[in-house]
Amino acid sequence: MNGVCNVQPSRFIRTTSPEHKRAVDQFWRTIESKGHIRLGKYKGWYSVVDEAFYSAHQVEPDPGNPANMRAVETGSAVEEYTEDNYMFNLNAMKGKVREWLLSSPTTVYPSVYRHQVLSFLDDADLPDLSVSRLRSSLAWGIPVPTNENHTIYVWMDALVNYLTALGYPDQLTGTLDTHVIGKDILKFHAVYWPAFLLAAGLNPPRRILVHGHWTVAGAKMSKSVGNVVDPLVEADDVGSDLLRFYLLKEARLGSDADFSHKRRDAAISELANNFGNLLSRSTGKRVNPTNTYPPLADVKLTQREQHVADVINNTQRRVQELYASGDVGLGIEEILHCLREGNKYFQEMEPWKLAKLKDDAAAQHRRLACLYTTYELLRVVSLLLCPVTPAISAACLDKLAVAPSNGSAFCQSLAFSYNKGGHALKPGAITLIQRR
RNA sequence: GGCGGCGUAGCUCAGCUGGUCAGAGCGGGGAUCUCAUAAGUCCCAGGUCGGAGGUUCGAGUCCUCCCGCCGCCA
Repeated sequence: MNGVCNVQPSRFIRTTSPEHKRAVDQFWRTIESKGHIRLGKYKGWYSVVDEAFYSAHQVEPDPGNPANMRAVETGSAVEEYTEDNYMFNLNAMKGKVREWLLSSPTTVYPSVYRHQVLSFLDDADLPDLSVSRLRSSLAWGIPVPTNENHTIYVWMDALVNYLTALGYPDQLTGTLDTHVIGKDILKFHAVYWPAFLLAAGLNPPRRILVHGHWTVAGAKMSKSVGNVVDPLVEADDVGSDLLRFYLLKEARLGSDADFSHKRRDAAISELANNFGNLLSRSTGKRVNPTNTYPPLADVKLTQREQHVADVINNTQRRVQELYASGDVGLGIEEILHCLREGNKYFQEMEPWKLAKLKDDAAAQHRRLACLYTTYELLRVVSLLLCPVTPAISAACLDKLAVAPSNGSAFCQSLAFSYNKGGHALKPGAITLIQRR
């Protein structure tokens, strides 16, 4: 999946790796030694028919026989079940977790989820959390370091991943910055995980970024319904760049998005028409016979060019903000707006007409200014789209014959006229994006 | 049952602390340039801003109630 979608994790941790086991082991010892975890009794309900455990509020008295209990969801008979479990005292950490949440308006972003978490913490009494299972019923996890008859419950084990990545329990190589999660695992990340960290004397993450889910025709995807969209098939169909573009453009934090091929293809065509086609029409032989990126020094910029420059600079500033806050879809809308301005400008300048006035020096100056300005716009847009459509961005920059800057120079390179031009474009016509 | 949120042009949605807020994009309809991937550009949506009251000189924008969705919790 990562390979097909062109995603390279800087570090991928398996929970079976020795480093991870060492981290979990130490994490548990720390919390337990500080008195946050104690051996207790887990009380619940078990249905033999459903082969499932239920908590107290998932069961109800059987109307036919009120002495017995049944599962609310399935109506199956359940029996009480108790097991020795290690329990984490969530109540004790409630105040500190709340303090962390309130320390910044974006600890949990967007605010819908922040409110959910805060209201959850408002409950007077939070139940203790069961953080282990008997080894006899759960043999494959990491054992409780201080009691080999117990296994650390999987999600606690899994959360410690984030610390393993920072080298825990050795000197940490950084801080927990942003956890990007789906809304289904909000409570684990925004309540339990910070509680564990604070219990261990560590800092919670700077921010938890929560996204919604994809639906199909308004319905959840599920195997039984058979409406599951396979990202591998999709990537094979339109390519990973355009799949990423569509998904990132349409998804909005705080709400679900609906997947459809119609919308997907519309999004792709929109990008092809406004971005790909702008590159083609501005690098064609008729408007740019010498196939060069005009030198800034030879170009006279008028108010019209200055307006485009302002659009470019505003766009890159806005997009940086929106990417940073996690609102990638809104950032992409800004980029599309910028491209529309570019097409509008190109249309107004009519460089194809100017090109025919070979003996008119003023016309040629205007044509070069138009090309330079359009290329700058395309260059900046390519850079801004790098995280979304890396291959397409690279192809556009390649055609414009400019190399992307790295490090701190990258942000500077997002400004209009950072590139001084005066070099040849890569020869040959280009179809950047195939429209659908 | 408790608490959040949502309900704005066919679709997806912007509209922060009340007075150019009645908008954007897409789709659809019309016109037009011809450089380009038949792409681009321009014009067209008269929508009771879910409903009813209230506060105000003035309310999608604040308050109350109601209707319809959805989320979290119980």
